[in-house]
Order: sequence, then structure tokens, then C-alpha cells
Amino acid sequence: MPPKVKTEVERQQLRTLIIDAARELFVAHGVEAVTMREIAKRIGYSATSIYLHFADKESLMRAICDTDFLALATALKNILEIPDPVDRMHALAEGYARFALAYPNHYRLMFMTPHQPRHPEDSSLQQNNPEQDAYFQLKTVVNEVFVLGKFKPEFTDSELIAQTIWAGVHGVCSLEIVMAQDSWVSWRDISTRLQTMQTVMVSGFMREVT
Amino acid sequence: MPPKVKTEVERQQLRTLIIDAARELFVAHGVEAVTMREIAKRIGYSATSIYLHFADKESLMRAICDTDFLALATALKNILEIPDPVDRMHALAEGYARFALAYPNHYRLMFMTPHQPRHPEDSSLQQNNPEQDAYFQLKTVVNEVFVLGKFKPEFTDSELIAQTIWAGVHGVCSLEIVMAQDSWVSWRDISTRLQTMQTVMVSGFMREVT
DNA sequence: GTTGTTAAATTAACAACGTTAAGTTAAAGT
DNA sequence: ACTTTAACTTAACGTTGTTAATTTAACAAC
Repeated sequence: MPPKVKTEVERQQLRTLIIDAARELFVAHGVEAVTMREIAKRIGYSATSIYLHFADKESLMRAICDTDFLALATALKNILEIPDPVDRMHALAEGYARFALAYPNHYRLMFMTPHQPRHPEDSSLQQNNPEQDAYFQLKTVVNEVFVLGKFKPEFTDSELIAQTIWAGVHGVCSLEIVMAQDSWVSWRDISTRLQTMQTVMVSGFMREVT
Repeated sequence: MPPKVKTEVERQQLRTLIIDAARELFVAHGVEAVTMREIAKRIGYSATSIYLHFADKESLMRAICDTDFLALATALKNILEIPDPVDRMHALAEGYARFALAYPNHYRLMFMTPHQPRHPEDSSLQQNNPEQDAYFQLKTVVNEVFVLGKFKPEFTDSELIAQTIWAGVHGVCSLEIVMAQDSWVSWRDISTRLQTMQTVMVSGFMREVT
């Protein structure tokens, strides 16, 4: 029973219905549970219908990624209200880590899984829009701190600083996600590790407070 | 034609033959090329023969992991000869990163992919053996530096320091492996990022050189 | 109001995958 | 010589992503 002539907004609704169903399976049972047939069953469609909206499973995953990137930027949005740039930088790193550890399956898809290189034009997100681009948020606040002259003089590239801070927090979070259960390493508490990383980054990059 | 009665050493040889074939496929064509049938074709056996040596694909992957952990520890072994502990710590981090970026597929399997929690008894590696346990290598050298009193006094847990250094280097390497192609971020040179991470770690953890 | 046309959805089917069951072969033990 | 058994293969099952073919229903034109 195909009631046809769907308006564009209806098509978009079905599209996000598919994405949401896939995300639910994802967060509930991990990536291996996301099969096209299972997604379709969730929304009461047949598996092949998904292909009317997504070229293949990979591009469906990329679409999920996009909504998650937006979710991350949105989760960090209020942090931008913090007036002091240094405080803001700290809060941003902490908020990022909170997101990573609260949604490990999404984080894995976003930052720990290789994808086909994504062209910025087919992404639904606007690069350099602080409401949608979490990397831009970080880059911006780090640059503000940079302009205030708070970093040691040997660091002259604020984007390099941002990328290093990102890598530090990402390293702690991704190791936690993958290896928390591993008994080979007697892991220290995750919040301790996160705080240590932040402390090291701060005292490594910034001038001494005088 | 099954010429039977294989001695134990012959069985082991076939086992490592399977592992090596799987690793080759892995490094050459990525994870998606590792199918049981493809591995079998490589070594001139039928796919089901693999199941005489490995319970399933997951445990074959774990076996590959084990040989790669050994390979990593072996690659870092000569670094332990460096007399000065601080130099050794630097070289260890750099050697680790070199391994990660030289064998990204293996690195992904080892440190970026969740596995069933592995019991130390079914692993073929000896924990705390510096020839086989790269984490022990790092832990040891960091502790040596710690005992020398080179770290800032607020850091009192040398294993926490080791885990943070690991996370920092891992963060740079894993982001590189997954996102190097991504045009969203205008990445700085990978060796620059690595060196920056090392610099930050050093000046963050260690006392000022006086 | 019948006739095309087309969008939306479905069912059927394919090839490939991991894995299991059943069967085959050749050497070793008695 | 006969049985047992390890080593291996072929057949087959269920599931996966995906494509082809088919059906259904709404609209447009005459």
C-alpha cells in the first residue's frame, strides 16, 4: 500500500525516522546490531525502502554521524556563554569528554571509525558555524586564549594547540572506550586520568600564572 | 588428501601460517578483506580447516592481536638500551608512534577496536616481561624517571603518568589514522603534532630544568 | 471515467559471509 | 586385515548488504 506523492517534508521525515531507528539500535546493541532489516522492522518498512533514501549502509552511517556531530556541538553550546576564555576552554574539553563517555557507540562511529572521505558539500552541517561545528568551537576559544598571550611564547600556531588538546582528550576517552575492560592494564580512575590530562595540557601550553 | 598424524610443532606451524596469511590480507587490503575463505585460499586450504585451529573469527583476530603486541614490544626493545631514562622515555613514545603509523591496520585492531575482554591466561604473552609487554616498558621507564625526582611534586602516581603519556600519543596517532583524509580539519603535519604532544607532556609533567 | 504515467513500496532473488554438519581419505594401532 | 581416528573437504544453513522485478495507488490528460 504505497500512498504516493509525498511532499518533500514528508520525505525528510521518513529519512530522519530511519536515522533515529538506526541510532537507537546503535546505542542499544552496538554497531554490529545495525542491520538494514532490523532498522526497517523498527519503523514498519521493508529493508529495501531504506535504499530509496540512502545509497548504501555506509552513507546511512555517515548521516547518523552528521546528526551526532550536530548533537555534540549542541551539547557544548551553552559552554560558549562562559565569559573567561580559559575557563571556557577547560569546560569545553570536559564537556567533550562527557559526551564521548556518555555515548561511546556514537563516539566510536564519529571519531574512531574510518569513513570514506566526506565532501563538505554533501554534509548537512555548516563548517565554522559555532552552533554546528564543535571543532570550530574549540579552535575559536583556543585562539582567544592565544590572543590574550596566555600561551608560552614558543607556541605560535593556535590551531596546532587546539589539535593537540583535542588529541589529548580524545586519547583518554578512546582508550577508555576500547580498553576499560582490559585487565592487562590496571587503569586509574577515568575522571582522574581526564583531569591529569587537562592539568598537563594547561601547564604544558600556558605560561606560569604570576 | 589428508596426510595425518601431525606432530604438535606441525600444528603450530599451520596455526602461524593461518595467522600470517590473515595479517597479510589485513595489512594489504584492510579489515574488510579478511574473510575466512580468502585466508584459506592464500594458504591452499579450505575455509573450514581454519576452524580446526581457531574457534571463530574473533579468536583468530585475537591471535593476530597477540602477535602484533609482541611485534610492538620487539620493535621497541632496542630502545631500552638507551642509558638516560628521560631520553629513553622520549624514544619509547616516538617508537610507539612510528609503529602505529607504519601499521595503521594493525594498530586499529590492537587499540581502536573493542574486543571481548581477554583473559591473561589464554594469551600467549607474558605480562610484565619487557620483551613482550610494551606497556610494561613504558611503565618501567616512567617509574625510573619518577624515582629520579624529575617530575613535578604534585604528581605522585607514576603509573597515572604513564597512562596519560600513552593516551596523549595514542590520541595523536589514532586521530591521524582515522581522520587524516578528513577535509573538515586543516590538519597540521603529523610529525609536528606528535612533537608538540611530546613537548607538552614533558613540560607539563616534569620539573623545569634548572 | 478511463488511460497512462510515475512515485512509493514490496517481494524475490543474488552473491558473499561466518559457521556447522556430514562425509572422505590416509595413516597408525592392534 | 580391520578398526579407529586425525586431517581435511564438500555441502549446506542462516544472515547479511544490495539489486531487479513487481505491485499499488495517486495524480494528469483527454
